[in-house]
Parts: sequence; C-alpha cells; structure tokens
Amino acid sequence: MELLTELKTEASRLRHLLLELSRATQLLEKSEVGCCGISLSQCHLLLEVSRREGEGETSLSDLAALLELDLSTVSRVADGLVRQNLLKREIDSQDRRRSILTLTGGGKELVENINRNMRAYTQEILKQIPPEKRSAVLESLGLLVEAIQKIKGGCCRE
Amino acid sequence: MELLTELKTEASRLRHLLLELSRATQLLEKSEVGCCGISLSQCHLLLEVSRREGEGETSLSDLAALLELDLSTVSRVADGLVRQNLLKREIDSQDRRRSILTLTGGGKELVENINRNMRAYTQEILKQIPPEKRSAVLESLGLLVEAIQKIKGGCCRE
DNA sequence: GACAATTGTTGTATGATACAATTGAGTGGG
DNA sequence: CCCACTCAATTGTATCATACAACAATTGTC
Repeated sequence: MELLTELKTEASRLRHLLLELSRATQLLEKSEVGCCGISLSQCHLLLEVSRREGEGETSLSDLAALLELDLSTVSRVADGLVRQNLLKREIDSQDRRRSILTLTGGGKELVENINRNMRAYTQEILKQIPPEKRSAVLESLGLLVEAIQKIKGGCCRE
Repeated sequence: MELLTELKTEASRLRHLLLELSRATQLLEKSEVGCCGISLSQCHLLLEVSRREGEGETSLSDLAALLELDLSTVSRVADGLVRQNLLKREIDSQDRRRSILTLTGGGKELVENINRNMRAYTQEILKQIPPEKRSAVLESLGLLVEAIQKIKGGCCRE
C-alpha cells in the first residue's frame, strides 16, 4: 500500500510540473517565433519541411499526418508561407494530385535563423542548471517523453 | 573549448526534447479535456479559479494576470463557463467594478473530475518509467522548470 | 472505361486571442 | 464637492488556427 501512496504523490507532483512546463514551453515557443514574422503554426510547418529535407519529397498530406492536423489546415498554413516566398509548391510529376513543398532560399535562411535562436535559448536554459546535473536532466527528459508517447491516447476514449 | 562544444551538443538535445515534450503535453492536455465538454482555455481558467479558492476572491483581472491573457479574452472565456453554469459571476461589494468568479456545484464537480483524470494520466506516465528513476525524473523536471522560468523573456526583444 | 480511393482546395463555422473604444466605478486634488 | 484620472469589465472588430463538409482533379483497379 505504501508503494501506491508514493505513486500517487509522485503523480500529483508530476502533474504540477507538467502543467508548469507546458505553460513555460508555450511561452518560450511564442517568443522564439514572435520576432521572425511568421506564426507559430507556420513555424512548425516550416521546421517540419526542413527536417524532412533529404528524406524524400514532402506533400501536404505527409505534413498533415506528421503534425496531426487536418489537411485543410495544413493547406492554408502552407498558403501563407508560399505567399511569403518561404516555401515553393510544385506538382509531383509522378502523381499529379500531390503538391510537393520545398524551402526557398528565404525559407532556408529563416529556418537557420530560428534554429540559431532556439539553440541560443536552450543554451541559456542549460546554463541555469548546475553542470553536474545537466546530463541527468537530459536523460530524465528523454525517459519522460518516451513514457508519454507510450501511453498516448489512453484516457477517456476506450 | 571542449566545454563549449558539450554545451552546444546538450543544448541541441534539449531543444529536441523540449519540442517533443511540448507536442506531447499539448496532445495530452487536449485529450484530457476533450471528454468533459469544455475547451482547453475554459479548463485552464476553471482550474485557476479552483486553485485560488481559499486564497481570497478571484476577479477577472486577477485571472488575466495569472494566465497572461488579455482581460477581454478572459471575460469571454469566463462567459462560456458562466453560461454552462460552472462559474458564478458576482459583483464585489467592496469595489463594484470588480466581478468575482466562484465555482458552482457543477463547476466543483467538473474540477474534481478533471483532477481525477489528470491524476490517472500522470500515474500512467509514471508507470512507464522504471521505479528507481522516478524521483530523478521529478527532480530533473523541477530543475528544468526553474531554469526556464529564470530566463523567461530573454531572447530577441531587447 | 466506369468507379472507388486519394490529394488537395474552398466554403463555412467555431474558438482563442488581441487591441481599441466604451461604460461604469472608485479616488485624489483643488 | 466636482473634475480629472485611473481601473475593471464589456463589446466591437480583426486575425489566426482549426475542423468538417463539399467539391475537383487524378490515379488505380476490375
């Protein structure tokens, strides 16, 4: 029974930490992107396209699946980026239904910038953590992410 | 120089983990709340009101400050909850400009439910983590949250 | 070649959000 | 005591993210 009590205590502590973290990372993300002229969703999409460069061509439905968004949403978010000349839309010659998104020169630059920014940010965060604890924090975070992904979609819909 | 390199490596690992975590917790939050008939923002507001019970009365502008949202946003989100009979709006007799929000019976019940749900969820997460690692994960998470809050609002706008 | 499936776009609706203008209370100085 | 000022809240308006439904174009299958 003691073990169960401990689990519950730890669970409520974890819950609190996750709430805090969720708020903190959202604010962080917002301020990271706020200064580069695109919205958060646009940024996510852009980074995803960038991440997939080299792994083959990326279509809208690929992105919808990866970002877990509706195709129509992705289509519109991409629109904005195309209009700003950060992405290029091209028809796949193999399958003319598909649109292939690629970064333009400007898009690549922007991604570089965002990455630089984020790196600077995370370095700042790390600097606030005592050096001897850092690797433990990273390891723990890895465990946590893994754990969350394992139970993804549990809860109320069975 | 080696130390700097290590910092950079760790920073990029941290960045990746934070992105993952941010996505994971957002999805988690969504599914936690999805089943109780209110939106995520409404849930945040409701929980905040609940958290402050006993610490004095909560006005709209208090909430706006706590949730870092515009007053108008809070006003509208609260509207929805009042309409659903989860919150009660009353005029502060000391200062008749202020509206005091309190949970109704239904509101309290719902908060209980959400808390139960979240506790169950976080317990599930913990169960995916080897018992001997759990306290380390919690400690690390605490350090991380603290670190992020310390640098909050750094970056691009100075 | 007809029909089903896939990919994407567009119409429409909702929710979250912010900023600006407005209303209704308090408050402090003359 | 009144006027200017401030503060709390609401409402108007605009934008963005998002989903679902209807539709168009294309492809693949029988």
